[in-house]
Amino acid sequence: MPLLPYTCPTNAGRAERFQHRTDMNSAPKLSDQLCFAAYSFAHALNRAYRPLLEPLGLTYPQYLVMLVLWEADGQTVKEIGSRLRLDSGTLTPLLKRLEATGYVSRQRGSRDERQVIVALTDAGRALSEKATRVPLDLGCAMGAGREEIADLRDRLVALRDRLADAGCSVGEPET
Amino acid sequence: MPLLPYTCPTNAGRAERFQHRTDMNSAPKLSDQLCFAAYSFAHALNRAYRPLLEPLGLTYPQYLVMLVLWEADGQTVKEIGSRLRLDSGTLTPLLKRLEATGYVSRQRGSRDERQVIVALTDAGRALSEKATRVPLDLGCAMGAGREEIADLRDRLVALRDRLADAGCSVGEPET
DNA sequence: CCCATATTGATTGCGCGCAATTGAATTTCG
DNA sequence: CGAAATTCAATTGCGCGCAATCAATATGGG
Repeated sequence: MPLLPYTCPTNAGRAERFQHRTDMNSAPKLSDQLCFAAYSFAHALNRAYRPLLEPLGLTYPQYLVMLVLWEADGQTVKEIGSRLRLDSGTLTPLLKRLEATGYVSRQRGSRDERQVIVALTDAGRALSEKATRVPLDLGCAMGAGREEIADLRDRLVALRDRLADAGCSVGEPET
Repeated sequence: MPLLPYTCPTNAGRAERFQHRTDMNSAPKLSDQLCFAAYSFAHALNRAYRPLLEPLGLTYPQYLVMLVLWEADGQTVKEIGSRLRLDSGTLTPLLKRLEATGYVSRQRGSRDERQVIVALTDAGRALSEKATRVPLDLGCAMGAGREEIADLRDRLVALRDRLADAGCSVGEPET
C-alpha cells in the first residue's frame, strides 16, 4: 500500500495528468516547469533581501535563525533546525558566525550535555527593531496584496510538506 | 519619480497593506512569511530531485542547464546564464563538471573569441530520453493538478520578475 | 550495574550562488 | 586608425545546503 494517496503506482499510465508540455516526445521545457519558477523565485528573493539585510550584518539564512529566536529565545540547534528544515552541518558554522557578529551566544546545556542552547544577546534582541522594516519593504517590492501573498504561501507550504512526506518513496520501485 | 508603481515612497505610512502578522509591535513571524515558504519549498524540491537525478549523474542546477541545451543546442555561457538567471561565476565550474561527465563540450567561438559555445555530446543528447520521466515523478509526488501547478508557476514568475525589476530601487533613499 | 543503542552537535567534502576582480577580445568613437 | 569603453568568460573568496562520518552523552534492557 502506498504511503500517500498521491503516489503513482503506474507512473507511465497516469503521466498525462502531470504533463506540462505540448510535445510529448521531447524533453520537458524550462519555462513550463513549476520547479524552475520556484528555484528562480527563491533566488530572486535572496537577491532582494541582500541589500536590506546587509546593513544589519545578516545574510538571509542568518535572518531566518534570528526570526526563530525572536519568536522563542534559547532554543537548541536541533529545535532551530527542525523549524527551518536545516541540519547541524548547515547551522553549526552559521551559528558560529552569528556568535562572532555578537547577536547570539552558544553554550552546552547543563541538563543534557549533548545539546547546545542558542540564546540572543542584547544586541541580538535589539536588532529585532530594525528588522521589522525588512519584510514590509519586500512586500512593497513585490507589489502583491495581503491575501494573494497569504494564498501563495499556503499553497507552497502544502506542496512542500507533501514533497517532504513523499520524498522517501518517490523513485523507489513499487514492490 | 519612482521606477515602479509598486515602490513605496512612504513605507511607514502604507506598511499596513503588507503586514502579515497580528502583533504590529513584535518581530515578523517565520510562519507568516511567503519568503520562508518559497525558501523551504525550493529546498524541498531540490531534495526531491536529488535521488531522481543522481542515477543520471546530474545535480539539479546541472539538470537545468541540460534542459536549456535540449531546447536549443550550442548556446554561449551568457545565453544559458540569462535563461537560468545565473552568472559565469556559477556556470563556468558547473559547465566544466558537465564536460568532465561527458554530457557537453565547450569551445571558444570562432566568430567571437570571447564567448564559449556549449554543445551537447552524443551522451548528452541521449540523456534527454531518461530525463523525460523525472518531472512526471515529481508531479506525482506533489499530487497537484495540472492547472494548479500552472497557476502557481505563473504567480511565482510574475512576482519574481517584479522583484528583479524592483531590485535596484528597493531600500534606496527616495531622493 | 553494564553494555548496546540512540541522540546531539561538530566536522569534512563537495557543489552551488554571487560579489568582485581580472584578462582578453571586441566595439565604439574621436 | 587607435585609444577608450564595453563585453565575455574565468577566477577568487565567502556563505550556505547537504551527505557522510565522528565523538560525546544519554537511555533502556538484561
